[in-house]
Amino acid sequence: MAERPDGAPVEVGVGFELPVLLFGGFRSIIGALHDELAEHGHPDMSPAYGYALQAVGRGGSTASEIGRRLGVSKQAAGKTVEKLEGLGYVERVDDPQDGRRKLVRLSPRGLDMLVRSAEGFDRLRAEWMRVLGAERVRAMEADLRTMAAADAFRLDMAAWFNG
Amino acid sequence: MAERPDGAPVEVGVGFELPVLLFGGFRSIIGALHDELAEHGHPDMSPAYGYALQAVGRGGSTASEIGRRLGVSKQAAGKTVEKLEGLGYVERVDDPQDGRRKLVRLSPRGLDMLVRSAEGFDRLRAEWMRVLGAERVRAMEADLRTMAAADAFRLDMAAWFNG
DNA sequence: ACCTTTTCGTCAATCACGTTGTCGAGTTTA
DNA sequence: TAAACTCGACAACGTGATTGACGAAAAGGT
Repeated sequence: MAERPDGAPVEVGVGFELPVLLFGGFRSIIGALHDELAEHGHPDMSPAYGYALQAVGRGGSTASEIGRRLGVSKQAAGKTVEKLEGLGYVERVDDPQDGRRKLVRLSPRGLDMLVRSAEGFDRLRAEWMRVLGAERVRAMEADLRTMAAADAFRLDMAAWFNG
Repeated sequence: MAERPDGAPVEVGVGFELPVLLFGGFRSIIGALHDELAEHGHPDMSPAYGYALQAVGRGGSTASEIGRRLGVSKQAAGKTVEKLEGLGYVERVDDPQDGRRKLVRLSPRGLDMLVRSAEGFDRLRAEWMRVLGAERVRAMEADLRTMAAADAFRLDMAAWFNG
């Protein structure tokens, strides 16, 4: 096998598999979660809407702030909030502290979605630990924390992908 | 810590980090690759176009086939091919064997992009191995191969995300 | 050989979702 | 108090997807 000056092995032609596997793992988890959500009262939830609801957060937020988190304009965020409101996941109320703002809050349905998601993620991680062993999963998480750039954890996935 | 009947540990409330980390790793690699590509003659390449070019493949393809691989309609694939043609990454020729088809082939520029991508992925994986150790990277890949559903490796990322 | 079905690529209308620019209302700051 | 900023809305527009329809070419069945 080829080697770099520092002795690290360089396997040629297989590097493309790593990102494919990382995204495959991500997609499997998100896909399984959404299958589960669809079976429990949330059939119209997509990964894109899931990200948006995460951007709203349990404490609520405003359209402008959601736009910043999602990497889109406040106008686009406002339209997304309208959709989520139409689907019953959020509700908007006037901010008594600030006459300009309208607070976007999770509705009971939206909160149910977030709670079910958290439970589902825990369940899926436990399943990975059952199959691979707890240490292997923790090692994977630790290694990814080491290698992933800090700015890779933003919620602006759709905006990022299309460049 | 909580336990499942089979003794596997269940850590509550941290499961959401696993998909975030997986996508973060993916995004870091793809981001670094595109930074590199931008510095070497491919500034207009986005992850979305990269996927499309991967769908074309070294052997060439047709618009309909590309559409199937990307999970979009043949009309949408045709427009994407037009864009890639305008950017100089592919060229279209009539199929002498089949009067209906127009073959989409990589141009020299497109091939250069694919070759640089493969080299870049190898380099990035070698960097991960230098930092984490070769065995840890191989373990991560093996574990992801075990857990990721076979149908998670499709190229229809954008279509999948928006549900 | 012939007719039917399928496939390929394109045209047109439409939709989903983002953008920029503008604006009035409300808040903050100099 | 006046100026500057922020919030959310409206309008116009661009991009990239959709469905539906079409002619041309290939493939299959009788």
